[in-house]
Amino acid sequence: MGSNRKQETSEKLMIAAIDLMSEKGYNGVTTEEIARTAGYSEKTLFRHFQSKQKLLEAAFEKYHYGEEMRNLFHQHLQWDLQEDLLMVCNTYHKIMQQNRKMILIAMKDGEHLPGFREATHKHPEQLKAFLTDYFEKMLQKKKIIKVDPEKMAIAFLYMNYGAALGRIHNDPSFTTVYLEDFIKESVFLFTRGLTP
Amino acid sequence: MGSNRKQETSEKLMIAAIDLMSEKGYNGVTTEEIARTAGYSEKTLFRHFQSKQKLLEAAFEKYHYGEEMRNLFHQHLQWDLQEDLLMVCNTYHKIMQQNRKMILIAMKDGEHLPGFREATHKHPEQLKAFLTDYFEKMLQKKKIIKVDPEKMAIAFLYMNYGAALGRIHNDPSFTTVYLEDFIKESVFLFTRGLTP
DNA sequence: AAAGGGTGTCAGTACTTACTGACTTTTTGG
DNA sequence: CCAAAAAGTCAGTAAGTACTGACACCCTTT
Repeated sequence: MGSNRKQETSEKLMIAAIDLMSEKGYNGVTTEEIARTAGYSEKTLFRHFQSKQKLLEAAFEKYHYGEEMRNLFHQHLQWDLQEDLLMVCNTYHKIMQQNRKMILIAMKDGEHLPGFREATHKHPEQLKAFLTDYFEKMLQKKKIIKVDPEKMAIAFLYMNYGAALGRIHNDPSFTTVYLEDFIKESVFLFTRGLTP
Repeated sequence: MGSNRKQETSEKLMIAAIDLMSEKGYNGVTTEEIARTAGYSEKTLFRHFQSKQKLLEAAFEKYHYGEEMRNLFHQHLQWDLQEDLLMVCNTYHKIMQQNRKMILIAMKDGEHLPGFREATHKHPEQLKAFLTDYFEKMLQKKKIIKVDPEKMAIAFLYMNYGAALGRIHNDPSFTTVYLEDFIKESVFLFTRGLTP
């Protein structure tokens, strides 16, 4: 398999690009530095990807896990507030953790990743719609008190979004408090706040 | 006052630097571009600040509002959960909004702003300690149920942190839902979830 | 009118960096 | 062992960019 080796090189280059760009940003890193980090010469980088921009785009295509967000929607809802919220939390944080370097790049250099700017808006929007719908149905089932479902969805998601970003940025809060404990406590709070 | 004009020029240059760097990052903008945006020649920029780096540092010193976080600690607590949480939210979001461009720069180019990296960890840590302390005292007063005060503080702050970042990034959620409404609803939820 | 502070212009330096071409060397599979 | 594929070397280009120096031009104040 001649193409096996070629692919391996490409992957190493893309991973080096992601690592370095997530730290220093697109403009903060040179093609030379990326290639050396991956263990190759700069020339090889340009032979595989024609430009720095295309390298990033290829890396994004290969190493972003946008689709997995959809899995969440297909998970089985138990219509038990605590259980369902826990499931949403766990799935969400797993995806955020997988994508953390990409998220950093997108925050630093959104302009260079048109696809990502879109994704960072689209996916949370879908998630918000999903949760809003869930709260509405729970309201119909009289399993939660009368609240604005959309605002509750936003509050819940932002809490997890904030926590995920904190973890990505190595917030010292997560050195003493573990994510799982945090999730349990916060879901408990939401459950108690919403249960009739 | 000859120095009045000088100061005015410096301010315009610093503001242009903040505007552009918050969009494109430190390395994404040139000194020429900054000067032109401010309405001056590149030479003037270097006459006022000796280097690009020093320009950013001066801008940071002048236009960051770190001290205001301390005001929060001196505000009068009413020992009424809902009222106090509302006060914390409002103060927090006000500060985050004032600092939004600085926050964007810090996220994109933390390496160029050693002072900010520190601030983005120190201030939230103080805030967390403040809120944890508050919850502990409310617990002693038997005004809230038995929960882990630290985790509650983290949950509350992350919710607001996430919301503040969403607003900074023009999250479409805030085109339909206003911040104030969101704050009210989320504080209501926390209050109901914590009140005995 | 004179002086001085602030700014513009312009040419130029020194350095970096994305990217190329020609050629050689190494690695791999048949 | 041979041929092709992949990687390295090296020299170089073109463009960008932070930053400087010399000089001229306002504008304000006295």
